[in-house]
Amino acid sequence: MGTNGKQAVRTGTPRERLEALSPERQSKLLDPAEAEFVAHGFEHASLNRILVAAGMSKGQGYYYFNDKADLYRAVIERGLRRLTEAMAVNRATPGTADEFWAQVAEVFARIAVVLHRDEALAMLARGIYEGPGAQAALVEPLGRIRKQLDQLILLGQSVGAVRTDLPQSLLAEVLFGVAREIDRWFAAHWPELGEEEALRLNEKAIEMIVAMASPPASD
Amino acid sequence: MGTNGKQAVRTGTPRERLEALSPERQSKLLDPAEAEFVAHGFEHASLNRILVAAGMSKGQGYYYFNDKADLYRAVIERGLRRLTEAMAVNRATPGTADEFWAQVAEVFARIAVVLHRDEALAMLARGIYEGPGAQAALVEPLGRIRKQLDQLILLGQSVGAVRTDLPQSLLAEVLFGVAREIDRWFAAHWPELGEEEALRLNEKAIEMIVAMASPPASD
DNA sequence: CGAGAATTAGACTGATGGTCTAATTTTAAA
DNA sequence: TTTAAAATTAGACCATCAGTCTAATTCTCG
Repeated sequence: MGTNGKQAVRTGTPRERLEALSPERQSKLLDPAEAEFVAHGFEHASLNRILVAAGMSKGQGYYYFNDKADLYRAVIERGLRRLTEAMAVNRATPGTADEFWAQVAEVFARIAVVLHRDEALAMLARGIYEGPGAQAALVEPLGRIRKQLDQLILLGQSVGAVRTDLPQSLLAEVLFGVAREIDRWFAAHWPELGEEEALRLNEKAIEMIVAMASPPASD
Repeated sequence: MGTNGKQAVRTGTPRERLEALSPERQSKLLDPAEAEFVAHGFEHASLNRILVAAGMSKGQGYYYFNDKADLYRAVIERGLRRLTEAMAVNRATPGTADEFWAQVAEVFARIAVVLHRDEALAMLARGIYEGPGAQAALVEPLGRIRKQLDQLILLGQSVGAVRTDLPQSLLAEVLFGVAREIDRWFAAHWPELGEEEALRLNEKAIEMIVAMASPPASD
């Protein structure tokens, strides 16, 4: 006990300190971190290696992030910012089911292009399904994506493009899973795919999604 | 150099030694291993804890498996054996698309029942999508499952139930992903689901799969 | 009984992520 | 300019990890 009167008053959280840093100094840490996570995934990335590559000491590192997961989240968030910036477009709200699906297809294609241009971002995006350690770090950023997907589904339902006979969460998760699986397949088979072939298959894949998500014939 | 003349002649591989053990002695190792993997997943499971729980020394353990992944594979294979035993039924080969889909639905339901009765097996099955470490251990057992799925798709195509306008692997992976996502959703929402509701949703879910996998209208 | 093989014990290694204290540098008031 | 407090940094240290290695023990069978 005794007179203290100060109780840790003025320090911020590590993350706040990191975000307060100049962009260059942030990059000094986040660039090597991103490289390491991209190369090894979350679980097998070595924090020690990251710190060495960044030219930082343990104490310095932990002054700017809470733990490995926190650093991972910082990397993911930066990547996500890159993605959303690359995709920022004003879209007219669709009036018909066809318009809706056309927009969805366009968004899909756009994401594919961005991921194709930014290898590291693609790896990060794919690494989204890692172990529970990484998952925990991603609840917040993933939550934002999920919210957008939920809104998209709602929009689709409002123009009669998307079925309404299933719980939102079931539909969303299945659709998300399909999209991810398709992306994964294309990534794996990219080399052996001709330009036209890839385009054709992409259309077919979207057809599948439409078939799944459209209201069932009997209504 | 020098005279050697013996070159490791007679010992078998660790896995052979493990399989040569009596079922009780195998269980003495595999039961705690399964519990640990189920509780923590592959990456975070502690080999040391497993060995302590099994009452084994380091040397003893590594005498019966090559490494952590090898032990994991042994656990998975035992679980897979449990699953296939619980599902062994002679099914008539379907003649029509409807019969085909009815059989698929029946298999789905059966798997769901088995996984529901065997919590540990369910966790193992869900853990199939772990990091690359676990993945590597599972190429062989997963390969077998994939083969069966491929055959199922082929069968469906032969009776006109499944579309043939997509690469086999793309179709298989997307379908596998959907099935897994559906299973995951049901597992997560099981408590709040009434019996009838669950049944109704399950039917709907299979409807989605049928919609996806059926040949597109225009042919 | 005894030799050689099969099996087991557990100390040891080089990593890992994370904690902690002490030193240093920066800031700002006097 | 001096000085005390706060912000920042360095790196030793910890428990734990998967995996290796040698020496001891137990088993088998001639």
